[in-house]
Amino acid sequence: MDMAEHGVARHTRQKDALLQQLRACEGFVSAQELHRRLTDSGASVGLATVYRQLNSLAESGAVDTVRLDGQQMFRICDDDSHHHHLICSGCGKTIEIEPPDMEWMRQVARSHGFKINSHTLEIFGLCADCQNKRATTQQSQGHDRA
Amino acid sequence: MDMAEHGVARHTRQKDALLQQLRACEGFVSAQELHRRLTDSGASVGLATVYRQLNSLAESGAVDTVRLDGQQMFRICDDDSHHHHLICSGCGKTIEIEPPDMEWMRQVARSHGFKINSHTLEIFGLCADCQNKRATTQQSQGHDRA
DNA sequence: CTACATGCAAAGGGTTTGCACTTAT
DNA sequence: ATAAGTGCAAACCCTTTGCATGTAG
Repeated sequence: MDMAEHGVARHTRQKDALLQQLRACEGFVSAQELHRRLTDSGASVGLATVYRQLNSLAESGAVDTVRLDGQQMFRICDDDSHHHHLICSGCGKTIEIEPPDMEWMRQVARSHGFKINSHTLEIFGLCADCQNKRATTQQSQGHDRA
Repeated sequence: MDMAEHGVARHTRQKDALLQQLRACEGFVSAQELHRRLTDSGASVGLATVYRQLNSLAESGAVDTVRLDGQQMFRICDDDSHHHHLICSGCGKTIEIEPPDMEWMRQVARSHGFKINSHTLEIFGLCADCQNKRATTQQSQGHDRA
């Protein structure tokens, strides 16, 4: 990571534009997509800057990240975000879900001597809309078992 | 995907070597790593073939795949595999874990009109060994919340 | 002024693909 | 013989980085 490894964060036009655009996003966006939207909306920001900014935000915990398909997806991290999602492989729609109990997770980890750092729980599938549109489509990553 | 999109699968030296090497792996391996091991063990197989073979296996459900760091990891898919893992960020060690109950997952999906296609549950952290070796290290992907 | 932030373009790493060549069947 | 599978290298995509140039403080 670059960009003020230690110093104080600065206030820049690009950062504002990026955050604004990010907040306007419904679910997760890729860096590329965000850059495209920024460009389209007139506020030109370099691709490298988008990446640096997003990485910085992710590191500080200001955005959530999920790896989907082959790219990193980012999203503004609400405080009530639980990092668990229902993700539509068709349209990319994501729905926040709350698992009933994650206590067993800590127990399992402890029983194996692990110190939990982070966890992900992602459920991929097709939302109601996409089930109708594409009844006969399959994607590579992961096979049925759910 | 290439490689016999419709026809019957053929039996080749490369495929054998690859499967054998794959079975010899403890946990998940990347395509690159697997290719390296194949090369080292004398059975030279092209990198492209490794990728094609692995993708084919993944699609047919013969191997499990997980995306870790920035690359796809593959592992022979035992029938009793549950697709849930405890993964050490330090040494890459993975431990299969079994969650208590996944019924709620189906219910949540159904309540949102989703048709589940696949799901992942990965817990990242440091195993006992790595906790000792590297007491002061942090990694980017995802921030604490567990 | 000075350090942080940006932009550009080049480099990097993983993965896929086009195409000619092998080889199992 | 014929189509599946392979190898190589080039192409691709996403992401990171080096470096000169802006710019917030």
